[in-house]
Amino acid sequence: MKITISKENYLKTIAEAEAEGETVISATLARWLQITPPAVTAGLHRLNRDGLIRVGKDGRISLTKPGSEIADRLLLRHHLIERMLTEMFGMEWYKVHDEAERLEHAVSEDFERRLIAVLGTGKTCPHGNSVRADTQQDRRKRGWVLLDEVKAPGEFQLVSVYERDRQMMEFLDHLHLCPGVCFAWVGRNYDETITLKMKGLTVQLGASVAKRIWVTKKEKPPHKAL
Amino acid sequence: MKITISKENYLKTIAEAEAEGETVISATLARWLQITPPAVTAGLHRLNRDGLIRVGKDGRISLTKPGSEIADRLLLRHHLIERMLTEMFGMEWYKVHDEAERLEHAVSEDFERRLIAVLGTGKTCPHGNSVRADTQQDRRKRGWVLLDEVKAPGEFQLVSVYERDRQMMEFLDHLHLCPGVCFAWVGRNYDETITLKMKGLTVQLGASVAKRIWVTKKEKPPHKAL
DNA sequence: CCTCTGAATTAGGTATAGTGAAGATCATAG
DNA sequence: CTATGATCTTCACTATACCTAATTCAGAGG
Repeated sequence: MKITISKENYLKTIAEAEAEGETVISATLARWLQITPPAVTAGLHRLNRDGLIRVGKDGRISLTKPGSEIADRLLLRHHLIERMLTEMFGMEWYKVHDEAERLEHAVSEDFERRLIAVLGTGKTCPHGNSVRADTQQDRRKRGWVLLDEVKAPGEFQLVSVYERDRQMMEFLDHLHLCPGVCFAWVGRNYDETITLKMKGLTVQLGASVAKRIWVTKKEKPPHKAL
Repeated sequence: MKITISKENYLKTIAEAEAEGETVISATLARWLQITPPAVTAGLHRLNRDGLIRVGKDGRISLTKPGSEIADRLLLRHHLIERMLTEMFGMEWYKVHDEAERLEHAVSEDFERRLIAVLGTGKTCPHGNSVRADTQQDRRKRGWVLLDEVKAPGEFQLVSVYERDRQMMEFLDHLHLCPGVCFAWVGRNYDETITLKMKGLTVQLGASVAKRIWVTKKEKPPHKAL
């Protein structure tokens, strides 16, 4: 049995799609991995043969113990590499995902240990996610909501962004909407956009993007800070 | 035309073997890359088709401009990754080569620039080599000699070790013979070994290893330092 | 009941990247 | 002048990992 970069990507994507609340079937993987359905069928055969996944009678795909160990390791390394790139090299937050996507496959156990020793495992990655890929539930338990779900005006902080869409992240960065930033939710407009007010500028944000941004309510607007 | 990790490894190995003073023919690459001759034949065909190498009538292989650009880029990234691993993460000098060997293929232009910004390009890698893969000539010009060539007793400093043999490096490390260390060359023995004296211990070193170690003569033994 | 859709597979094809076995070429040592 | 060894290639094969085109299959709607 030989593990390859391709197989690693299947396993990681299964874990990620599951955490994101998607039904993990062949078609889901084809979409996430940007390959055709026949390629997925063949790929899943190889993974199944190697005992890394299970395929239910209904077509649902799940990871076996060895499979999810590999996936977890990759998610951890991805997280650590992203943090290394921002915290130690000052790379822009919207660039690190793509870079980590390649580097994660080349990180040894040894390097992983040293990354943890230097960076720790406490902080979140530059997109606001913690070490373990958070499920939707995990986030809700923390009191986070999708920006798209906000109903009443108030002060909010942007806590996490869907990190698999480079173009969206660059778009947000241009609007100064990066993880950590605070803003006021003003209202929802007729064209499905949302109006946000940040210091110095007002932004109309489309619904497709608002569905991919997690925010948390700020109890007190920090107006006393002076 | 698509560049792959395998192709990158061919190109880098051609550049390295050339710098090491080897005649770069198909058999050399089979030995360096640890693959069979037929695999090399096929690989060279692909590289030739892509305009990355030239094959002379005598079988000598050389890099074209695009080919050597890729090779140089890999050598630079290899060097930078090695230095990152030792200087920023404290990884042992004999481990970093293998790690860099995988990571170098996943480093982007952007990350490369940031590595240079943080580490600079002045220092040598943990095995004592500079950014550009030094040729034997480059080293001799600097006044370096192979430990195996030393004829007269004196104080020497270990300046560079052949970095593609992990086992040898670990062996040397056990003897406290790591790059930078100073020692006295005592003499050459009947069994082709060389006797070295370092503070606290005397070592008999075999010829095969001595041929892979570069040293430089210390003009004055540093006995005044106190 | 039949059709349309989405999901999955089969069939057939490509490129990469390796293997082992066997043969061709060629210089040189005996 | 032959024999040997090194070098290189061709051939046949394997596995991974993708593709397109066509087919199967199940469930939902008319």
